[in-house]
Amino acid sequence: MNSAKSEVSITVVRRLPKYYQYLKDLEMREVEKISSKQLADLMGLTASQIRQDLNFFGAYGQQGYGYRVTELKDAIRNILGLSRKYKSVVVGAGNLGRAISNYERFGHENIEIVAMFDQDPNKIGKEVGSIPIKDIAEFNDFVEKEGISIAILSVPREVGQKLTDTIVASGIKGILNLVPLDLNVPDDVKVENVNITDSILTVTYYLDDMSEK
Amino acid sequence: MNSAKSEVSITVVRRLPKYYQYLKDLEMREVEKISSKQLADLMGLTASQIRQDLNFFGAYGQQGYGYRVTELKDAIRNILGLSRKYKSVVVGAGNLGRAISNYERFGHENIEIVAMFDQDPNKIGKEVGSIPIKDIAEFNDFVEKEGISIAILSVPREVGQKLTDTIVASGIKGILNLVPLDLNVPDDVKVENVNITDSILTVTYYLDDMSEK
DNA sequence: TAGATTGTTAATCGATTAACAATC
DNA sequence: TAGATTGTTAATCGATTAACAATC
Repeated sequence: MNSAKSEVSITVVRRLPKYYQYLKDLEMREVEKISSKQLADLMGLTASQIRQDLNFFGAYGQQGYGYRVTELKDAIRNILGLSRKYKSVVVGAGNLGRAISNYERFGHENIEIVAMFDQDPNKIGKEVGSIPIKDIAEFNDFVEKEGISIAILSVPREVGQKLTDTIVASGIKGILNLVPLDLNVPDDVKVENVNITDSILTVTYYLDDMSEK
Repeated sequence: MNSAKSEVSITVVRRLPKYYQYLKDLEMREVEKISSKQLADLMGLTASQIRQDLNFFGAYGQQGYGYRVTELKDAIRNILGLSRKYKSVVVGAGNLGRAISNYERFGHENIEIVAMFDQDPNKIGKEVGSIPIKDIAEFNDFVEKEGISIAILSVPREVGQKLTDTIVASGIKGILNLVPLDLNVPDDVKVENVNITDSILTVTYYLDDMSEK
């Protein structure tokens, strides 16, 4: 775990949460060891690929034996940065923002949503679950005071870039973007896009293809 | 547009909705022509890549001129299968399912959400916007009668596979999966995963990396 | 020890980029 | 026509798969 991490390709990084999830499931089912072959079959990958992926970060297995599930899970947990806490806020208290707020911690004890922000006076002051909806005008102060490190963006497309600028100005370096829009941010800000609109079009693409055969 | 479509790599297919979105935006701004270079700069790709991508499907440009925005947009619209209608249902009327239902058509006039399904008697019979929540027990009949082609899955992780089996049994061939779980489906069913939980972990990965430098 | 499986290097495959002739 | 830009082939780069020596 050093800054060489940034040299690991995004392709590999995107597989890490999957490994983590499968290993958590295995641990819950009290599986103690697993070979790269077994894990590959489970996940739909190849054993080679798994061994290559893991070796970007270090050697976590034991020759002739395989991988200890809990040990490997904990290692990947650390690689994913989950050994420290992340306070996050949801920007945009619409339907999707409120749904995400109910996710609560995304199943990860170290990720916490502490507030939502909106500009609608009818929403400001209310709560979703136990998460308060605050005035976007107070965004900067709140981020600084609370040490927020992640913003989850769920506003209408039309104001997506504007609110992104607000988020960037606050010093936040990580954005989970749920708006179907590519955001402009400086190089030191990481944006991860979740584009439901794009995703449904890959479904229609394949459905249409099938109907033509 | 023939069954050779299925030979186009998933990497290219995933870029098609992006092209479509950018071309729609350009058309709205009344831009009439665009070169692969201009579009590449706009989208953060290379001109070569765009020309390669498009040539999987045909030659839509004009040498020495570029691409006519509306013409290319319409071509990609057809490639994405958006020239026919898709009726879809949301399975799971929780917060996320209700948020998606409010998306309405995903901005595409040919995609329609016609119903939601749940097993909670407190939800069945109610409406979200103008979309009725129906009893999951009626799923099969409804799908057949209404000619549903897409299911949007947003149920708790624990029952994700069970409901997937219900969906597959109904004959639906396209699933947009919002559950953080890999689904088992037959080869002829297309699943597109939107995994918000995995996505936030790629954010923590990069944030943690930055804090170590 | 023998068998199993990793860690790692080498080979292959696929995707991106570069180059340029065709042509509008 | 001359300039521009595509369509397409060839070169490069990166990711996946195969192979196998190391070793538990």
